[in-house]
Amino acid sequence: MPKFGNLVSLHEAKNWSRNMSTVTIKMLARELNLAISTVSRALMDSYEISPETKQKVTALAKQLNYQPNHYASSLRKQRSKTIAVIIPEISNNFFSHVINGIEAIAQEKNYHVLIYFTHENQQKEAEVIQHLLGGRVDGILMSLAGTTSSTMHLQPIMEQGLPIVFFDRISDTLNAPTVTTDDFESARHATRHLMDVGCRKIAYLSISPNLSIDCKRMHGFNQALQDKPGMAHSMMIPCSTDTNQNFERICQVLREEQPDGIFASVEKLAITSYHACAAVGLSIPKDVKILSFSNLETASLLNPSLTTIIQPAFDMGKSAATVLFHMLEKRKGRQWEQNTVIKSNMIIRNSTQIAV
Amino acid sequence: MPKFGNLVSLHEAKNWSRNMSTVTIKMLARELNLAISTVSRALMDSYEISPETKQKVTALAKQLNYQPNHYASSLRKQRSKTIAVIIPEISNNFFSHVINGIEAIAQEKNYHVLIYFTHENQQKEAEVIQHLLGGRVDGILMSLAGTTSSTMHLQPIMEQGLPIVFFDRISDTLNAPTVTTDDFESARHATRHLMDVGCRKIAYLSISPNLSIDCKRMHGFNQALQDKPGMAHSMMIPCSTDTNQNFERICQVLREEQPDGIFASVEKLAITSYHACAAVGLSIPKDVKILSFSNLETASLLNPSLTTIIQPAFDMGKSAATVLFHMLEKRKGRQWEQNTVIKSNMIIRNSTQIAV
DNA sequence: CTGTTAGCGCGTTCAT
DNA sequence: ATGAACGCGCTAACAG
Repeated sequence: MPKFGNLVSLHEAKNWSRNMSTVTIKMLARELNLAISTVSRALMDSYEISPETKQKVTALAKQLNYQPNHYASSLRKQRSKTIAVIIPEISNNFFSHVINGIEAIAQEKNYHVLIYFTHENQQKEAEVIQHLLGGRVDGILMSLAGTTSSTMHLQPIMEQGLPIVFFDRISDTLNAPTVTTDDFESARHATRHLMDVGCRKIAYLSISPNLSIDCKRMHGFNQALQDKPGMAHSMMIPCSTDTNQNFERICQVLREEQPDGIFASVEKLAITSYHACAAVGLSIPKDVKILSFSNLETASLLNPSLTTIIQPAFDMGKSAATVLFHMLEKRKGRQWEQNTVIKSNMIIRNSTQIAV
Repeated sequence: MPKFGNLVSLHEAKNWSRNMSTVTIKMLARELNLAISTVSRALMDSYEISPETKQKVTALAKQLNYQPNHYASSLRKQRSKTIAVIIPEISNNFFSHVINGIEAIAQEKNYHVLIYFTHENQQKEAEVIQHLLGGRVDGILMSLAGTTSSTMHLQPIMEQGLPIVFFDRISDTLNAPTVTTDDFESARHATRHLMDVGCRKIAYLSISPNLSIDCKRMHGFNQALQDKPGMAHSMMIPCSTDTNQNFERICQVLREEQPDGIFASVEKLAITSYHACAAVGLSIPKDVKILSFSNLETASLLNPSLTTIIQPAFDMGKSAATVLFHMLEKRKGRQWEQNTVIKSNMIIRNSTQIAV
């Protein structure tokens, strides 16, 4: 597939002294007849270096386009100014926005971001964690994989004292800061809304019973039904990460059970439902009303077909990162704050603009 | 906003010898009465270490949960098994998929991925590049910022010989491998389609004349109009990265110029157009037909309102990464292949299923 | 104010 | 088959 040419451009040596090897403080020191440490301190603008020397050093550094070696510095200082973000997948629009939020804060703090996808696979999740244990990052931001039931593989992190913040898909058995939205309350609220607009037979599409968000949303869903007993029937439809399979399953349910409402636990299932309705020949929202958590962009496209609970994904990313940096900065020895829980405000949005 | 508790769990020392400090080969060596170098070699499965010693070393390493220090090893080996991805923004759905593709290949090659957003800002772009010059990554995958007109800030990379591959938003003045889709041909083809279904006055929404994709698409657009002279009028509407501003601009155009077709250079502008039509009271595709490059997911939601050219974003990510790794592996000294151009096949999709 | 020294943790020479 | 020693590039303690 790739087609290679072989034009190798031969640039002339321009600004550097000898060959094109990368320039180090050692070279600067030699060039200026200074000690290595002096150059180092000059570059970090230490108070104990004379203005003239600083001037000379920074001038030469700029001229030679000196760039500090991040690996050497991280090794020496034992901190890397780098955090890791571990998420199930990014094709899910929700996580795109979260990452955006995280990166915004990281950029502000001059931190770097390593990104890892688990593809909803616990095995992969464990591998990534294992690698990160080697001191590669100062902290971790994480959202659990859908198949993750046990949290054994996270124990080393807790024991080693590596700062970690969970967001969205959290673990209740782990004693670590978490950032989530109020899934229970907004699911309850939105389900009530579905009933208010006439739904009497609602199908709940579950993505995975191992996911905290799924459980809480289902819980809120059930609570809403119990709040008004006898008002509506419910059905639990177990789905998976296999979209094609979900599609078939949903079509089948639509035909055989004929629900007039669908509560999709995650956005992807809502979109699949959207297509399933079209395939079966049902019109939205006339025949079937679909409810889901989703982001603003997708919601705007689907509106008014869907009752959408908009997740403040960008803000959640920012919040999670903020908590993590708080831990990093306050860290003394091996202790830091735990049990931080931020419940972001929910924005609920649909054709009739309900608010929570 | 954050609410902190202070439960600090005190875990007992379990498997390690002394305190909970991270375990190094030095400790393993001391524990086993071996030289550091022996342990090092045993862990990398060197042929000159006896099976018994290897056995003992790996056993203890596993027991103490030893993890090599990535920074030390990178410093020593002068390569980091890490690549950087520099993109304008990720909220743009297109880049989400690209990253997914990149990460898939990186994971396969056991590489790590640092991610940087330029937020369409050339200044930021330059800063990131500058940092990366310090030997932090083995290679770079990059898509240029919309405001980037000059490529001066990329010169040091070329001079230093840091492997880099551009994708999607490339620079024509830079002598580096690129991966793009065939923007000219597919834009031409799709525009022809617009005319075939009856459009006679088409507005082209330009995102930035500095962007290669914008130019090529506009070029293809114009070519299609020239192919059938007198068939349709065209209008050039300059847009920006400010969505609100774009919205107003498009509404104004819709009212005053009343085009019956819109060619949006990027997905975001298509969505904005979609909303603008709704605001002005025009129905899609009856009154106005919108054409755009977009990803499958968004396209599926907007179908059949939009004539969509689906970009193989995931594949583009994979291709770009593949080319980069090719460079990394073949690298000897400071030379490698240049001018690699992969033109991914385009998939064109809309209500009437046209193919290119 | 500046220089000397001593590592950070790992891989690689050179000896044995 | 194993050990001793050195250095990747940088920071920090300790002199002077």
